[in-house]
Amino acid sequence: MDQNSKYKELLNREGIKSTRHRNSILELLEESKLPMTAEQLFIALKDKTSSIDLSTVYRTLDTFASKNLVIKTTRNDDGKALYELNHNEHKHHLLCVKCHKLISIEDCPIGELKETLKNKIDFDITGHKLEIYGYCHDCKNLNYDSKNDERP
Amino acid sequence: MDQNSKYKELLNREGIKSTRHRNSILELLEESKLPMTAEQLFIALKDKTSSIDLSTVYRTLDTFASKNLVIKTTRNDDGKALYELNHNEHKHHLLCVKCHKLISIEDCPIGELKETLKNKIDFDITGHKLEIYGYCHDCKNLNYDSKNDERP
DNA sequence: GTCGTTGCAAATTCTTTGCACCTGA
DNA sequence: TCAGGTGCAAAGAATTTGCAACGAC
Repeated sequence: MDQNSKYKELLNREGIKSTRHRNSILELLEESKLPMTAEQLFIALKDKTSSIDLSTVYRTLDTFASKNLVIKTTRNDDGKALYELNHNEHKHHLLCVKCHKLISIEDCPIGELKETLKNKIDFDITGHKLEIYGYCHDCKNLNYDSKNDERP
Repeated sequence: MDQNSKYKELLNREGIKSTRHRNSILELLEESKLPMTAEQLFIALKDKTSSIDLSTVYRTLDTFASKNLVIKTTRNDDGKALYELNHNEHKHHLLCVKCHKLISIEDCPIGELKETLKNKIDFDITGHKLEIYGYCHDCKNLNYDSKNDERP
């Protein structure tokens, strides 16, 4: 019960029990820093000591999402849901379409738009999601061989 | 074969036949202006004269997406794919978290960010996806009873 | 001991596919 | 005519659910 204490307080604060699986899932998500699918988590967990059922992974992620501990998203097309830890900092990512590197940025261009929309069409922004695709420093200078690049 | 001619040229240009269903689907997507699920299209088409199979809707949309006539996306959580006509204009949407209305906007705040990122971290933006959540005109003045609202 | 959590299996939902028949060019 | 499009039924993939056993407090 070494690691358990690490997330126990967090979980209790949300009114849910601290369990082996819940702790492991939080730990994995924290390590990964990037959004993961339920299946990725499932596989990573099977490799560890624990043996876990896929439905438990889904249930746990659902619970976490409802408590806002994780954020559920879906990237284009593939149809699989992604889950990432909800650090409450506001952040956007750049995704390199060539090497698939993910880069965090501080910039957020929504601020001005917020005012514009409020005045123009009376819409109150409460949140947003922005993903940016392109070529990172390392890849932009390689030949642009876009044949196998993912389409944003 | 009144309407057929309307999209025939477009379809032929992409090397695919103009058929009753294909024309209807293009027409519906054009009318709707907003992304639709395969099922929404299916229901709308059944109500019309035609009788169509859901698998045909999916196949048609797939074909269109591969020709870049439509764009396939997935909104948060619900897990259903959305399809919208690919006018090559750039557009974003506002999603009201209360009534789930979807509003198109012309504004796009990425322009300036593009330069900033290029200079700051040498990243070449090629595309992006932006979704904005909030309260629309009709809902913002109702009580903010956020209990049952979908969380962005 | 109690109530929430989990495993297991089965159900559901969304989407894809195989194949025979139909249709547009 | 004939390759390509469509309906139907069945398969597949991702996710959810019912229920009995288990585990945290």
